[in-house]
Amino acid sequence: MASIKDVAKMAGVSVATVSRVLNDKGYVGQHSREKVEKAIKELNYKPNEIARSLFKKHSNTIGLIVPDIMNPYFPELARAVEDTASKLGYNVILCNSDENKEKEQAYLDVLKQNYVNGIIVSSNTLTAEQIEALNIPIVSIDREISKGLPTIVVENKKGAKAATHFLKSKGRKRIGHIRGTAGVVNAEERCGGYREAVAEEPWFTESYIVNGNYDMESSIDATRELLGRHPDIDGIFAANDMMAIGAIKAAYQLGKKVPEELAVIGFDGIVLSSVMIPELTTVAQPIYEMGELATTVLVNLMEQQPMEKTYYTLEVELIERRTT
Amino acid sequence: MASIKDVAKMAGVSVATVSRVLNDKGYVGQHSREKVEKAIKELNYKPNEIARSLFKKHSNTIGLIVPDIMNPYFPELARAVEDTASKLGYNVILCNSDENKEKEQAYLDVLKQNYVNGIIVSSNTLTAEQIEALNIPIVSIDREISKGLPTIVVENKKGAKAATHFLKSKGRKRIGHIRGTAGVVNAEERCGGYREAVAEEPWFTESYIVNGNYDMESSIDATRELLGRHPDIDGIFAANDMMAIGAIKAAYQLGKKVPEELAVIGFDGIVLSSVMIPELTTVAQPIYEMGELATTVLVNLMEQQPMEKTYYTLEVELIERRTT
DNA sequence: ATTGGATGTGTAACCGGTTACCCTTTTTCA
DNA sequence: TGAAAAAGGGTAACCGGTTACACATCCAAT
Repeated sequence: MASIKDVAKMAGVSVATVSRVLNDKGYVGQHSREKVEKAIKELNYKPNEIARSLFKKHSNTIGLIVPDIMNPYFPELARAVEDTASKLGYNVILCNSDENKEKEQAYLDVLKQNYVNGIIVSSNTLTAEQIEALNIPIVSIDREISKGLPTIVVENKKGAKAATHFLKSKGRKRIGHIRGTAGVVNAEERCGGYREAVAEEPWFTESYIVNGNYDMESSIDATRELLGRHPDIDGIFAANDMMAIGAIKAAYQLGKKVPEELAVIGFDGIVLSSVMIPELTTVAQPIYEMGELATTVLVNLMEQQPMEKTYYTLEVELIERRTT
Repeated sequence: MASIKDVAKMAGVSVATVSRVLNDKGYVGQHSREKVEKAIKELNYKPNEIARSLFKKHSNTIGLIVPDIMNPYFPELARAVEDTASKLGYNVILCNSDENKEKEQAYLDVLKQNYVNGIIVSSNTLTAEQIEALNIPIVSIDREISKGLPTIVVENKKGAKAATHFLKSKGRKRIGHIRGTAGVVNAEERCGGYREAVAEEPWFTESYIVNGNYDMESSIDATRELLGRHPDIDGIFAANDMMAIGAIKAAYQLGKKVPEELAVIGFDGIVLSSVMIPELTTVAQPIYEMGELATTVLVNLMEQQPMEKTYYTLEVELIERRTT
């Protein structure tokens, strides 16, 4: 591969001049510029980003840490981040943390050692101190780590409340809730929204809430338990779409018709929800938009642009489909 | 951040010695080693990977180029690649090419400029010349680019044939095929397998094959057309799962019951196929395993390990579920 | 005519590691 | 006992860029 020295030699100038035309910075005479440009073309010269990074102390790369890219929420997010980053001239390093504290810290270290400019992270094990210690711009997405940190989340509580009210408006009399993973902030919030919506109902007791794990399997079991406890339940609000699917599977297993005997509404609006049969009614997050926003906020942070706002709570949209 | 010089100063040795203990290479006395290790711990020193990369001419990173991470086939692949790479000490840069020639070439250039050690790519627009010109280890996955290049694919033809035979064994008399994207090698192969399986059938004509685009929407239209042409079709082999889902949707729209009136079998075995309702019968690729294998092959290539084989054609598994 | 700012360009230090090379000391063994 | 080999460790060049600084030239304003 040709280096800047080769270009300089061919153009008959110094490396400094080549660097100047490369970066369009400093004074360069018309004549020199042309010679350099010609040499660059002739040698098909591409500057070495690693050498650049060493000097600049950052590598035009951003780290994306997600729990698991196989979780259907994240591919869309990853795509949005990569699209936006790419457009702005950054690469994306993908990291799967499995919500594991050690893995996360290890990735943070590796990313820092690789001089990433910034990090987008979806995590609930990370602490504000850990992040501040890193001293790299970070934006948190889908999950709030701390009020002070740049964050992109959605109206979890509001959406959950709307979902539950929607079930009521459809004439459902007994509505159960399958909670998300214990300890995850958005699971608390969604559960809170559900609670607010049913608080006044005479039939409501805590036993209408069961714990799921944000995945399908846990939800199948949870739903069977819930339906066993309360056979009169005719509506379920699941804290995410995968659990809503689990609920539907459980209903089928128990011989209950969806939506006739049991209406189900999910949360997230993953692609799967519109693809499955029957199509799932859900409270959709603007996932792509969130990824986009997270990336632009992060890049602004990295480039030290002045910003009026770094904490965004986005609106959520209830999409009615076939399961309600 | 502490640098190697700080460590050297604190330990009272030269940077060369620090480097030697870091890399466990060359002679280092017990006494020096201990002093250096103590200094490293005390300063929480982590070597700067970028500086290392500059000298080594590679960055312990591999590029992963996929058409679109939102396509449900790829998250599992990406996960396998990242897991394996991470285990072996490499980072993964994620690139979405949208099957676009220019984007792909641009990414290849960027990756090269970033001194990636190797690249895993799923593409059918790339040519062998392009890849050889790059002069970086590459393994192709899911799609063959050239016989000579390291490649991980599956028995497309065999699987397709098995799928079609399976439909026959279930008593289906007229079996249609929804082809994958024109020009994609595996679409040709799967179509070839179908052809072989139905070649002897008296009813078979080319009109039992329709073109899809490996996505759900194209398949809905294609299926409606196919079923319009041949209302007697009672079995469909779709060249991938997303198209199989489209076929099922189309069947529902037309009032046909699946599987009673129309059996549907897909190909790929994406997570979605087991999650949807009804669960999809499919010819499953060992996606995770493919990603794993691709990564280990690539790493062996990068590390110049001797290898007996770099072209793998993996077995495929027919999983019977509810749609047949 | 003088001077000071703008323009143009090269030299060399620097980013933070690795390692070739050299020198000294210790060990091994004929 | 002496020479060769092994062990230990420092100096400085190098990877491929960027940029501070020095120096030269040119032009406009005084």
